[in-house]
Amino acid sequence: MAQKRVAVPVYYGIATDLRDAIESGELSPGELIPSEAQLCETYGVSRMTVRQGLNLLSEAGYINSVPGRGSFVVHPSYERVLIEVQPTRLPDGSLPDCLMLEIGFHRADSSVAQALDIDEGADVQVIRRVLGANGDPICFDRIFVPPDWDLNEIEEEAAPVAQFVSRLAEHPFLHVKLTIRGREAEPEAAAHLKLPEPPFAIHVEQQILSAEADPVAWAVSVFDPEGYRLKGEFGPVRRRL
Amino acid sequence: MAQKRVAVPVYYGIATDLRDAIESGELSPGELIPSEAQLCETYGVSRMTVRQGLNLLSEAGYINSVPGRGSFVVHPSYERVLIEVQPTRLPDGSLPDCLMLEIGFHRADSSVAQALDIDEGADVQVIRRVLGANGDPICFDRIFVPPDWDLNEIEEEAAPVAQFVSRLAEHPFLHVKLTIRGREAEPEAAAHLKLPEPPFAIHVEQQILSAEADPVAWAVSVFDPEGYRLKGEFGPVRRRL
DNA sequence: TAGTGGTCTAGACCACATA
DNA sequence: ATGTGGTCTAGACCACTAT
Repeated sequence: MAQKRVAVPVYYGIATDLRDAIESGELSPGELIPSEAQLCETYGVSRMTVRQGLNLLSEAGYINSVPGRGSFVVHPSYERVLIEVQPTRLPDGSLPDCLMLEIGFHRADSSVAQALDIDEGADVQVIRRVLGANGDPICFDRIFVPPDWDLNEIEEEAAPVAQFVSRLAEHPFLHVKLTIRGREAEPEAAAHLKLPEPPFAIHVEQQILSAEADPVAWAVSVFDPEGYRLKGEFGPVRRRL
Repeated sequence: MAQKRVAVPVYYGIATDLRDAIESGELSPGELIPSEAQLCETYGVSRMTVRQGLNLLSEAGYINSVPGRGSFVVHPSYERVLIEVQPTRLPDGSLPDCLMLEIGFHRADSSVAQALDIDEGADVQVIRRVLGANGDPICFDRIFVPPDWDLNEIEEEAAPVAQFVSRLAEHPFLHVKLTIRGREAEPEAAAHLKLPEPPFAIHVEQQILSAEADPVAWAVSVFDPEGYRLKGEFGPVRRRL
């Protein structure tokens, strides 16, 4: 009735009003927010409009709706964090530079064989590269992919590992399991990154899986801990379909 | 019309059908998916039902809708990752154990003063603790909070830093900026974690901000890189309201 | 001008929870 | 029995894009 087009949608206003009430402490975690019927009356809108607003709140992790009971303010979860694994843009807006060391065939050692679920000694293709910012090397990584992939069509050499693999894969929608470790870098990595002694570095290991959960690629990225920091913000769990 | 209640909702079926078409390569990134009107006809449902399905796909990061043009399959982004900063549950289901070393007042040194935007030498409260798994210490951290907070009402001693602070804060909906670094641990941390020489460790620094973006707490967690690994999965960017 | 997605209405039936 | 959220209908007007 009183909705202004061009301005913010009504449902968005409902969501932000409730968000503000939650963040200000007017509504505390565990409490019920007003029912959908009440909100319809308060705002003078239909139920679908109210539900659209509540959907935003729910997506953003503020409320949890329970059939037959109502919508509760959620205790915020701070267990999971969204981080950037690798900058596609440097702080000044430029792209990281990439030095391609090798694109070729190797035989899988035991760790690669295990990660890719193949036999030890089987053929794999390896991409080795050094990524840097303004001439300073900050990341050395090796990406292992199946021997039958065509690596001539690489477009973005400096792309993050999973993005890189995703572009090469036949079906680009992949799933990634990632581990971040701190440990001593092997001599090759230490040399490329010019690490001081002892050459300690952050290691990001990525196992990349197809939609059918078969491993399709494996990568280890070694970061110079002085030149690069993983930064993140808190976010909710991905809504998996 | 032909919808079966009790079974999966129609809109969910629409979403998963399209998801499968996208993941199988039937629909490629950059392509348009069928229009809402077409999907209404295909599935014999109303437009709101179709839109509910498309909303799921959009939330999950598969499509991007553009007014006046249509809904496009998105190039999957692999720049950001969802990780667990600290396990609330250990692999065997048990809770981490917590050794409280200190809850008391200190004077802010320069790094704390900067992080909390207060004067150097001002009073801060400090919580120092060691978290462990099955008796093995894996994390040593220090949490700096304002001097006027009441720390007698701590419930979950072993909670992740931000969760810990969130419970203490007047308004529990906080924003967190986080940095992960690899560097040498200071002697105290090295001793608590029984790190070998050189005592290298993963450092997680968390600056916790109020809804008004004022810093309210600051924490540094030192992880034993052998005893703990940050693990993550890829997810979409948080929908911020 | 025709088609698209964005917003919104005013209903409806259902399963579920509470009292 | 009442109230809640979950699902769904059959329309509507709008702004935007492409032709």
